[in-house]
Amino acid sequence: MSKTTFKIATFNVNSVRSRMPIVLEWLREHGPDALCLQETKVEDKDFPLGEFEDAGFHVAFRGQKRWNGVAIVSKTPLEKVVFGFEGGPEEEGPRMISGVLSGVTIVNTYIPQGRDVEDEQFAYKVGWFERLHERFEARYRPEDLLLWCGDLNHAPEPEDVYEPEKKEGHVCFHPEVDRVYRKIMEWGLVDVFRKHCSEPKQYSFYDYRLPNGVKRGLGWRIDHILTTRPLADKSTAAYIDLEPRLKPKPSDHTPVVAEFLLD
DNA sequence: ATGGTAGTAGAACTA
Repeated sequence: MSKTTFKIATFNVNSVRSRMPIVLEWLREHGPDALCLQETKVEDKDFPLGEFEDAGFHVAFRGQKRWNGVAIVSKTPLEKVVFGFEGGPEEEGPRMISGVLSGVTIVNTYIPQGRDVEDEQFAYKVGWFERLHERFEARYRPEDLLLWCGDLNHAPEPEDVYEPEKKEGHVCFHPEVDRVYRKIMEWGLVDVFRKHCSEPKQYSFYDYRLPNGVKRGLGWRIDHILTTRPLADKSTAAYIDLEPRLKPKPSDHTPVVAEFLLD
């Protein structure tokens, strides 16, 4: 039986409408099976669906004004689409979309940044990771072909942050978050990017406020592609594509990509 | 040094 390639990427676009030139060019050049977006920052009625369809893609999306918003762009329609947590607070913003493509369950998340350790948003962030762990325990099995990706707003290792000794305790490099992150990983996930690339200073986010951040290496690896072991065994490549971050009018994040050979 | 920029807004918040 012949195998098929499956290419997927995660990209926090920081407003999908502002990023359409970069996103459409990236889709044309890479032709992924799926592109998971975060921070689309647009209500569903204003989502630029037609431009994606003209480029030959389907999109499942949910958003709101100003903040949050997630989408999965795909060559074939996303199956079994679910948004958010069941029974989550009514006022909770759209931060998660899941579905199935080519037999692979995809969970795309935009995890709360946390603002400040003293802010209630930080407890909300830790609780968000906890709820995600409960969801994995309840709905999925480590034996499934499952991929969790998105802006996790968490750097797992010192080599995933510039000047880690100074950033220790930052909401995106914090032991309390790391504890829950590891609990989810121990459920049965592999960092597919790290399976293929052990180099330090591989960053997916560069703050707008630090001039020439890419050139100076002032970034964070907080966008991730994590998969169950059976899917990780099928991965053939993973990398961070810095090109979109270096273009005019970039997002502050850049795509993380993984490729698989499926049965 | 606790700043800096960008997005959505149409002032101030979020990241």
